Amino acid sequence: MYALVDCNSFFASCEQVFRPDLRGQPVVVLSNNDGCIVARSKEAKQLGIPDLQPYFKISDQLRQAGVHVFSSNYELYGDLSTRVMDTLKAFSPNIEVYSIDESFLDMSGHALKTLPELGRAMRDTIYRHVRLPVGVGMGATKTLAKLANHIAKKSNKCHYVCVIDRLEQWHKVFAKIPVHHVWGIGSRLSGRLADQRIYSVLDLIQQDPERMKKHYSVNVSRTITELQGIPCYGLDETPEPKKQIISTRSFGVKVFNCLALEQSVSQYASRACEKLRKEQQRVKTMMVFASSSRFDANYYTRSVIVPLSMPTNDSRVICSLARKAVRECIYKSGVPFARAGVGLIELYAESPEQLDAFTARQDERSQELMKLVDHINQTCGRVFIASQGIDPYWKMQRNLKSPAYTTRWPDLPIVKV
DNA sequence: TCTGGGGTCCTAGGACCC
DNA sequence: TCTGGGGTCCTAGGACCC
Repeated sequence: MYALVDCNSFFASCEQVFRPDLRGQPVVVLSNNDGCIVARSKEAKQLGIPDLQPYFKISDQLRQAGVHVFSSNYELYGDLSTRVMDTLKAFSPNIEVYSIDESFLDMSGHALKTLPELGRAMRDTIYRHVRLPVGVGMGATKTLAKLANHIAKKSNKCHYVCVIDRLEQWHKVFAKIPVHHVWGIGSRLSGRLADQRIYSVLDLIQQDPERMKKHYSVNVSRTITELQGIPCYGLDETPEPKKQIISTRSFGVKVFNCLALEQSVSQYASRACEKLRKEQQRVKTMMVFASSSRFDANYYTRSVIVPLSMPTNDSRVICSLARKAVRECIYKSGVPFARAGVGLIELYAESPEQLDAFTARQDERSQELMKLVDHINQTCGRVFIASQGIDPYWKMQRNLKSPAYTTRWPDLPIVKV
């Protein structure tokens, strides 16, 4: 059996952890640059506030309804996520952290009838340790555990814990769940499935995987097999190294100036390099891109592939090539740039180092320097490349951000007795 | 005025090989 | 009148996830 444990309205719940006055209140969290609504507390959902709605379109409505609005605060969410996952590790040695707010656990070894109780214990312990509410779903496959989690949150009878054991007993429930709630079935597929009169989970579970493989894809056939209780996916406990690293942001204001655009890609390149070194990888091919707003009538977008002469993770090399790409291939006078980014798209592990007779290697001094820079930035200060600029005017808006309660000394909450 | 930021995998088709 | 067959690698585009 697998368990899928998932935090309820994760970002919104995080905002309530150090603001108990907001529990039971409508709370929403915005995406970067205060763009769209990406999380809503239960009370906000009940007010009918839609997900992924642009904030500017409904900010008046939110104010009138007394909704508490927050910019995204990833320092806080990341730290609380780690605490939730650490708590979960006590319940199973085999755990796959699947996203910032959910994990799969291997529950084999526990008697079937003890599972509901175990689920409730997970939920209670996490709330006691971190003050975050979770839902727990269990099933014989990951897809069934996901489905059980969905039922756990929707059904009043479940109280946020649901175990799918004997499949036949669930057919009545499955008949009522639209097929797009199944993990792996998105909007396109559910549209195509509807053409074949497959609307509910029950409709899907009754299909023949082999036949569906021909009509759709191997993934759809695997999803059906998993729904039928036969596992196709195992637990990924040790995450594979990343295949690409992308860093991109929208600007707080439109950028018309080439130097500012260069500063921005310099910053994104630098951030991407930090991630790259943390992953102990090097990059051989990079992509640099920038564009005006997607909603512009004259949408302008450019991207350039930049091959590097040798695999490297030296921020100085990457930043300078990224800026050159902006200057020579991307910037165009008069274009109101709304976003830019850097993608590191062909990565190699630092070790074992793969060399050929004609490729130079990153020298020792460069590696030492990067190590030192990372160390300083992790412990006591901030070293950066001058071309990133200082406090740039185009940086993203986050006007409604809460304090980094758990990760910055000045933001530490004070308890008055 | 204002519309997020990451990722992965699969498939089809073309180029090329023997 | 009349197509060989089997394979790999790469890329673009599509679909999915959170």
